[in-house]
Amino acid sequence: MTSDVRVRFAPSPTGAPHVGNIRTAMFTWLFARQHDGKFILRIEDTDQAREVENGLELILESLRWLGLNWDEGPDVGGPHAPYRQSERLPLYQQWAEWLVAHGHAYRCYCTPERLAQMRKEQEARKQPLGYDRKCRFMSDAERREKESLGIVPVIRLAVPLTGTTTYHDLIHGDVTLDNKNVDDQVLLKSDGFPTYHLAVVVDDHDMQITHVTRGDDWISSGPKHALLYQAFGWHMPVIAQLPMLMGPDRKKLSKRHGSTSVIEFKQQGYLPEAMLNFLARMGWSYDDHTEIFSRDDLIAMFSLDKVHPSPAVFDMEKLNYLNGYYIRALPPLELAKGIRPFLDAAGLEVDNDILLAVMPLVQTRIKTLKEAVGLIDFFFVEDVQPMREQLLGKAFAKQPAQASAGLQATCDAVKNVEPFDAPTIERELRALAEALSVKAGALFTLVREAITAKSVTPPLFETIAVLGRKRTLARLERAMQILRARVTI
RNA sequence: GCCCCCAUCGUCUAGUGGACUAGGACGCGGCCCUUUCAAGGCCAAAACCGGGAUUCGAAUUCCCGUGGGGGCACCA
Repeated sequence: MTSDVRVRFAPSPTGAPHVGNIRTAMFTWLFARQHDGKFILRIEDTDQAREVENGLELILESLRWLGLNWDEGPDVGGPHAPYRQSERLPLYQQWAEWLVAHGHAYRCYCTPERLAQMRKEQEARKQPLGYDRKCRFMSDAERREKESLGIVPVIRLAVPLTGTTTYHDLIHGDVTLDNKNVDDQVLLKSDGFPTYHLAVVVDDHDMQITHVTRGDDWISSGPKHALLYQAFGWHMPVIAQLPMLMGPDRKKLSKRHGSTSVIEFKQQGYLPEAMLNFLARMGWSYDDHTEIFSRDDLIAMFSLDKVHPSPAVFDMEKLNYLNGYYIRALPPLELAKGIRPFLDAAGLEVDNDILLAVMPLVQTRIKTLKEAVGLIDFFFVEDVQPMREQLLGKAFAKQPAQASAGLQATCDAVKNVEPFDAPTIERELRALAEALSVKAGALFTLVREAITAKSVTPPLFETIAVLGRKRTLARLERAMQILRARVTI
């Protein structure tokens, strides 16, 4: 059974979509899928100045990465095509004219300079900002004069001078504004493009949108839209204005808070399922204990009326935790597929068998796919360059000879150990440490440093087993050489 | 300056008048496990912005403050 729910995500192609916008898209998508409705992608490209060349691709890529599929949109078409506002201009122009003809809007001939000047004066006098309605009450003669001068007018909404406008918001309840605080908004710009306010109302109506979801930074604009629906005599959709996402400084999340586009998160090695789960929990919760939600869980459990009205601070630590959680849940092959591109990008010669063998060793140790590189790169290079000082560490700083002896003994053990697997290698090395009366931990640290040139690595014996006898021996030999080389004092 | 929205641990949140000694998660601290680092297990610290009102009873309802956020473009 399909419902008549029709919702849309309507971004502007002004850059890589922001996590806040994508969260709004996700809530909208969940709502559509849950109600077996339609999720529509509409591109609001009415500001030519702010448009970015590959803006559309960035939007599509972001949505696809998270699996937020759409039923109608600029690439797939649909019964209400086109889905790009720049291709729907005649529609807006026609309705703008209709508003003028019916006394709900008027032409305004004020120059941008005059408007700027007016705003400056209002600011100086600490008056409310807004258009002074100079052209609203113009005589026909004046109007003809302006026209004869060739001034291209804009069309403004004629907001009632008195009274109040109220509309209902699913998340915030009734929102009421005095009409005197509502500006005579420009609806149609002099370049023939609509502003957001006209385009959104005309399109939502035309596309039979049932629920309007958007960020709650639109709350103050609601009355303009309500007034437009009234003027047109159209039924207003349900409005749900979702709370914003903020940075740690409690300001609207933006570029200066670091990575904010979902594509950047993808590039840093976050998993889409983690991102989905994380974003869902910002401003929404299901009950008092459930934290992990799969995509299907969310479709089943999500509801707009459990969305919090207050803004949420974007918490990287929690994202990292969730990403680690989902990484641990991945089958090794999938994890390998995810990590591979990052290793390639680092210029490493990746051997698939080794990569797969190493997956269980890194799985609990990384929070992002990208982090795996620094943890396992030594598997994919010919040899490593440990530093003498790091090799000796604290334990052997004063007994370099003992370190050399330890490495030599390890070499002998590695040469002969059979079978060449982690438990057997561990048994041998433990016995060896005892025989040399060296602390097992100290010996392991030395060997770790020798074969990886790192102090933090996956478990040592598993690492040796995967690295193989030959390469392990070569690296141990090299480490002994480094210890032998006399440092000048 | 004007207008609107919001307010529970540091953060995300549960809570819809008595079941609240305010629950969970991340993070933080401690312990256990342990070859490093993680993961895992256990334990702990940590919040109802303030004041009034309603009520037998208020985190929960109402009012006033305060604080925070957002908006006030021929941007969306």
